[in-house]
Amino acid sequence: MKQFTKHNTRNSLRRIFLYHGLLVRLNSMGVKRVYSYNLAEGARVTPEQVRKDFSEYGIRGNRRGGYMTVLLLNEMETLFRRDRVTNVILVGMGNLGQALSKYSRFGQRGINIVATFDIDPYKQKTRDEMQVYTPGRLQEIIDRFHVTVAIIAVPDISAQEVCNELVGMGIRGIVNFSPVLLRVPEYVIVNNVNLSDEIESVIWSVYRMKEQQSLYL
Amino acid sequence: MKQFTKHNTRNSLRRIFLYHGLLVRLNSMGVKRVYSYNLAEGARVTPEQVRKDFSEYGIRGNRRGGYMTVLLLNEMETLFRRDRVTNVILVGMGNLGQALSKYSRFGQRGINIVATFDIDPYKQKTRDEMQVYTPGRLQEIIDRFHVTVAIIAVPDISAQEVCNELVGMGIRGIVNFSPVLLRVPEYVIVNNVNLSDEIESVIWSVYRMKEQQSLYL
DNA sequence: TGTGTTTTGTGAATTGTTTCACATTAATTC
DNA sequence: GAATTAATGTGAAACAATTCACAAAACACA
Repeated sequence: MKQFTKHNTRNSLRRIFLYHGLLVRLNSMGVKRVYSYNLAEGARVTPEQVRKDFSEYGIRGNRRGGYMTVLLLNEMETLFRRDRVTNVILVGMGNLGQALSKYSRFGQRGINIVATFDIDPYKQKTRDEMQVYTPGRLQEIIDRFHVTVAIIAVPDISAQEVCNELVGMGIRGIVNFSPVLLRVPEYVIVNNVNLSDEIESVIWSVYRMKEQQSLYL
Repeated sequence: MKQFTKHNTRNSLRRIFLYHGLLVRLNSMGVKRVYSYNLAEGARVTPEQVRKDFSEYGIRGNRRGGYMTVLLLNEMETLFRRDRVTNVILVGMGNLGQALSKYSRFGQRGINIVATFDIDPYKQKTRDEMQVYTPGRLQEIIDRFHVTVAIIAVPDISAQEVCNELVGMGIRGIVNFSPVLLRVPEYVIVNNVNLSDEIESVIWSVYRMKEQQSLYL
């Protein structure tokens, strides 16, 4: 089995997902061979970057011949286990949680939200398509569906508490939509997504760019 | 006016938002003075990193005295214009768009979604709290509310088209929730948020960690 | 007022990431 | 089948971000 380097994993993984998306589109358009510069163009990076990224994940092409689209796609799908569906649970059925529970793109990516949880019995009742469980049934569902990854979309105040529970029940990976940084054991992986930050950083960059430009008027 | 360096802007800005959040909490807990190591602890970085970040944005403390919580908070809020509310529009009222339009945290951060748009008249009718407009009224709203930042939450297929329209109407910053990389003029800032990627990267990291661990059994 | 202590601010060193440069290989052409 | 061309793969170089190390400043206390 290939040993991966520790370095650069985050950025290159992001880009690899991007390349995969491009590849799917190119393949569906009937493109048989792709070259590093095709993917580079689509992903807005340099061709060297594409090849370095592939190299990091042990993906190899043919000198002069580029990459066979289908083979490359297969290789990536095996690498990222797109053949398998991964069961995920979602805790917190507020606005965001509800939207995520219905988000159709997850299915295409092998992400299957098997159950959702909320302490509020009202939310447990009224949500249409998907069953919303009480937190009391977390352990049962986690065990039954071999769940190792959870999405946390609860209010800040309860995020750490929910996190602790989940980790105690065997969860090893968390996507955290609350703005608090969770404390977890070192064997648990956390990915923080802060929607306010994402928007505010654009707002601020725009303001800043305007200021810069007004200097030259 | 301070000239900012081009480098390191993205990461440090993320961290600065984090520090701000911590600061708000510390302040509300009555903490009068904070030191770089307090913020470092909360943000899971080194104290040097905190000071370097502050230094990059021209924020200065007192040697030995740390930072006065209130003053630091004020300084950051002025810097990031938290005194002002920024009007933002949201295009695409599918599941995610609807969730974003109701997301209460934006208000606390000076992000005001003034209007939402969708081509689907059904969505225009049924959405309760917020008026959903036809794209035909984009220009009018953008002008009326001096909007420069937009959130795109439309299906992939129409993302680029919507983007082009928005840019033509004066939008200078875009938060893009679709998985396509948008082509924009160099004066437009785009921030891509791909929820599937965020979840899949955790799934994959968990798989990988498990494999690593099983090597030592 | 002086001495010791604590914390900031920042050049220098280190570490990490991307780009460059080019040897290597495979396809194509003559 | 030799020569030419066009791609990959990857060390080396350049660039960027983080951490180290320590001087400078400010407070505490005698």
